[in-house]
Amino acid sequence: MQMKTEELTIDCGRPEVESSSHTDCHKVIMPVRDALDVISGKWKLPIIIAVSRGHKRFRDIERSIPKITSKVLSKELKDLETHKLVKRTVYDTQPVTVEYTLTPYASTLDSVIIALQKWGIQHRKKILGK
Amino acid sequence: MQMKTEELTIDCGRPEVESSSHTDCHKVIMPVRDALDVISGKWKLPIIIAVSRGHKRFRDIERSIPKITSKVLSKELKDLETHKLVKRTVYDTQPVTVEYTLTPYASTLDSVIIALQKWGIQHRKKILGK
DNA sequence: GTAACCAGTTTCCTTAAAGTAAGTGCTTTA
DNA sequence: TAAAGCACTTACTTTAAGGAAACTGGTTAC
Repeated sequence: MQMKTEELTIDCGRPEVESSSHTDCHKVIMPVRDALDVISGKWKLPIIIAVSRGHKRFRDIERSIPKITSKVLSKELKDLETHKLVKRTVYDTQPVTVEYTLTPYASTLDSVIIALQKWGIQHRKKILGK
Repeated sequence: MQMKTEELTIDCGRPEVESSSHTDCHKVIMPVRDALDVISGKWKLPIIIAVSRGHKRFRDIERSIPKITSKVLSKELKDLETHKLVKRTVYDTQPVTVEYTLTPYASTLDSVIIALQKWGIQHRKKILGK
């Protein structure tokens, strides 16, 4: 997460026309950007989904996501770990075995993923015309 | 929307462990990425929120979003227009008056924005500890 | 003993997103 | 008539994300 999110704040002064029921811009946009920092990007959701399907090992995950490279996977897994969405477990075998699993916390993302999925489905229909 | 979304497909073969109730990867990830193509990025949501607050004119929107530049605003508004989220109306005054408003379709994004907002709020607490 | 697997890292390169700054053609205000 | 506002556009630069390929240091299988 980039901690410079504050500078993203929106003024929203003078909502001259129908200032009605809109909550304060900051309150909406700051968390939304925090969330997008975590899940936007090309690989984060694919990885979460792959891991949720039972792909636990590095090479296993890599193979399950076409076109991803080790470099990117490595970096994204670290990101997801710092966001507490993925857990990395090292087993003291010879050689070491590393396993990635989703944390219980990752399931809090379900509603976000479902909302995005639903919207994406109807949006594709809308833009492509049926 | 980038139409190369197909190449993003996930293999997800052999869900050897607990292949249980996970829906097909394609079905989840494709729409999610379609949605993210539209709403991710630094400025799309801030703009949507500013316009929803009643900022209709170009300079008005620009002033309500700190640090945005005319160039970026111009480009993003075009994007939002092609996605049918924003309507651009030109009034035949002297000089021309241009107004941007959200389309009714934009309100279909509400559930996405709310899900992101909620998740972002609790995530910030979680990561920053309290 | 060499090929292949594992879990990555390192280096170099391309592309895309975004920022900086200035300019355009028009009109209203002082 | 000079300054400022409107709705932008253009040209140039910086930054970040992502891709390609090779390489490390270990282990097991042939």
